[in-house]
Amino acid sequence: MYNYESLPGGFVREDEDLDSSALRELEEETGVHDVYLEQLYTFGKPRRDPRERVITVAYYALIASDQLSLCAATDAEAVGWFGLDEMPDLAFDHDEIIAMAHERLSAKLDYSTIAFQFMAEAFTLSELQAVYEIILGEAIDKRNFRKWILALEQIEETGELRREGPHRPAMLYRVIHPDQVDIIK
Amino acid sequence: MYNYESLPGGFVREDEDLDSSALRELEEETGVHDVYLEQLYTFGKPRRDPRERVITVAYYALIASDQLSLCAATDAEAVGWFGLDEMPDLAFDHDEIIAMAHERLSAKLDYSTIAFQFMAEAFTLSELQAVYEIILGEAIDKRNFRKWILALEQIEETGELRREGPHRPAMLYRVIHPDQVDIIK
DNA sequence: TATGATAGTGTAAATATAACACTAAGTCAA
DNA sequence: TTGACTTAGTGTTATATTTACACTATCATA
Repeated sequence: MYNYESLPGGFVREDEDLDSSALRELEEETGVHDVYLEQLYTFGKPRRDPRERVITVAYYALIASDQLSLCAATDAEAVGWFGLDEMPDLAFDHDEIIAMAHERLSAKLDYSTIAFQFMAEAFTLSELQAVYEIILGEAIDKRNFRKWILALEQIEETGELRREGPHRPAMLYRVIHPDQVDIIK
Repeated sequence: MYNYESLPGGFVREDEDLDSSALRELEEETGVHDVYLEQLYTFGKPRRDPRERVITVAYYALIASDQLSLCAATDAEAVGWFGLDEMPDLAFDHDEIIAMAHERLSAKLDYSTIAFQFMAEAFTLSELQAVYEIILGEAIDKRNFRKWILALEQIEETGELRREGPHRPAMLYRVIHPDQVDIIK
């Protein structure tokens, strides 16, 4: 009867924090772990799930681009990654949750270092710029982007190069404080 | 046994939206209505209330400065207004909720027109500046503030003056779109 | 060795922000 | 009536930030 895809989720246990619960459900249903997790919003309209009253404390997680493997849990449907522009129909108000997460993330790009959560341990400035461009949905001037991101003094050269493809190799960078998301400016 | 002050709040009803519930509890316990309401964060640590598991979807409300009268509900303790610097000891993690609301509000002053929610229908620029200074906890240059706030084109002169006290009367302003909070810049 | 692909770099103009001090209009008291 | 006090109101200049913009470098491959 309800034939839509859902976001990963489940019920909070009696003796469990909300953050832990989100991490647990995510890992149980997708195998994904080692993520940046942030509470997004709590959705509680009375009939958002027509079967019963459900109040959802929604979280979003960001994961480094080299950690994308998924494994469906035994009791879960197939899992998969979907681009924002290729989302299947979602159950309940899950599309609203996605929209809000996207909005939150776009806003945070401007005033925090949250984008680094998507990066592998070493990355090129072009890759980092692509993260910004994809999330913001607009092109960014390459020189201005580099000037800006380097001025933050949050990333540094690794000294290595990535040689890949028929073109000039790119310098690799690393995040100086990989485990924190800072407010900038 | 628990002798601390609490924030207004209560349980969500079976057929009630979270926003409506927050508004209802606020009015029931304080008589306050006609507020700007925004969901803040959901607090769910297992023993934050030592009596039983309570997950709190916290909201904050802003109210115009000429609407500050309070009436205690029959079943509620005495209610009162408290400055941030004169807060009594609060129950559970309610101090954390206050701190987060203050933080959120400070941040929003910079990129939204949320401050107008505190203003009466007509107000002076000095009053508006005081709102910013109190919330941000720092002095603002008067000329720069006026230049900035007027450039937003979100307020306009009413044409009236407020004559009050032994000094030059102040021009009165009104908010052009009083029922919306805009993102600026 | 020419082609095609991505990496990498600097400068100048425009805009935004920050610093800063005096005059205006009222009340009140001497 | 005038001098003292109080808050309202106003512009300019320096600094910092943001934007616009085009060419060279290095590699693989044909």
